[in-house]
Amino acid sequence: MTTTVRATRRDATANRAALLDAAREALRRDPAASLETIAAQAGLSRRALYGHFASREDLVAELVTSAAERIGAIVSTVDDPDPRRAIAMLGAAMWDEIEHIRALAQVAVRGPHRESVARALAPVRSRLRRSVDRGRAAGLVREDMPALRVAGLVEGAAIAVLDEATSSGLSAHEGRRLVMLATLGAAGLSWTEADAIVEGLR
Amino acid sequence: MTTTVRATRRDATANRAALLDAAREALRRDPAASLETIAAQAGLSRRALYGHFASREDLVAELVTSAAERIGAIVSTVDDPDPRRAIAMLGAAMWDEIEHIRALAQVAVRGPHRESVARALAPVRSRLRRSVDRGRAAGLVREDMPALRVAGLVEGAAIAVLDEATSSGLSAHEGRRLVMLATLGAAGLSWTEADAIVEGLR
DNA sequence: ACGATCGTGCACAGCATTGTGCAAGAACAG
DNA sequence: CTGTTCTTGCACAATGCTGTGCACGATCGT
Repeated sequence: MTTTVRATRRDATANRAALLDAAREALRRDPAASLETIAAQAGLSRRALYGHFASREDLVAELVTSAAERIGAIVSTVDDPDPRRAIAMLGAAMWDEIEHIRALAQVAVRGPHRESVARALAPVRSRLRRSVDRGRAAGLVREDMPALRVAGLVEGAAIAVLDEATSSGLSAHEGRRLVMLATLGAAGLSWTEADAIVEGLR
Repeated sequence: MTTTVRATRRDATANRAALLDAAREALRRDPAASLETIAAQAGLSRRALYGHFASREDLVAELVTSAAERIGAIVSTVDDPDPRRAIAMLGAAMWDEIEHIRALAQVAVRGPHRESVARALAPVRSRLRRSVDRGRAAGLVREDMPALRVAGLVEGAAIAVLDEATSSGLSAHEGRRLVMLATLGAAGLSWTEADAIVEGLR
């Protein structure tokens, strides 16, 4: 007897994607959102969710790993000989992934995902770290604190803008600009210098 | 028959304070920490907690209002004719309340306390807003975005440092300095300018 | 059109948490 | 010391969420 293998149904894959989208949105607002809430927002029943994900853990894990892949991809596209431009571009690239990053940040608050989220952001961190080092060597980035702390401030500034953006609706263009200005400010540039860098990237 | 009213027992008031401290710490790590966890960390049983607070809501509400009072108090002590110095001092004052503010920020993520937290931080916001306005009028603070957005960035920078500080242990002195530098950076000052301001406050 | 795949609605067990009642003992104020 | 206040431990109900089983109907691939 030959077992006939069919392709997955189109609506099924669409529903799976809808569930992931719904989870991203719901978990961004409330990291403890129930599966009922998520499924409803995706237009499905809670029971159907279990047809796609074995457990809540499974769902969240897939969100984290998919975000990790996207973030890893953006990092590889960003580079510039001028470390200041590199920092700004890194911020702008993060802006394009804001939905995913915000979801990550919310999920990270609670228990078992802290590590995987940290791993997901590791490539961004290391590249940022390199840009900061290069910037300091060239006298372009602040030297009044350890380099690692500068990188932390830059990262924090980016997250702060991403937060602001989600609460007070920012246009995509304004958001990009703001992230770049904020990260450069954290790196020690004056606002006029930061503006010049951002303008040069236009 | 005369009802004799006794003073509250010393250990009771101490335990009440211990519960609030424990709640602050526990909720900072996990906004959904159980009362069991909180009570245990305070060295009490969950049942005893209900002797001090009628409900979970009650406990959190008291945390929020007490933090609001402390924060209101610090705001009234901070002022300086130089808006840049005022911003830095505001940041430093927040550093002294870091434990309370961090707890607030965590609690604020979830549902019904968003408003009360916003009210608690309102005085800080308005004073910051004034300093930014004065700074812009004097050409000392960035003018490449609306004043309200500058204030948001400054606030975000402060929170970012407070976050960094709790994760990677910072000394009280380093923390104060870092908050001031980060807020001034968000306000548009270069790192050398920021250092000069902070040095002048020494 | 046929059959496999998918979604639905319900029922059910398990688990964690909140909030309350009560009896007995420990710690304290006066 | 005495009596009040506080804490403990247990039992209990109520609630909400997770995860699973099953029958039926809808939808899709071929």
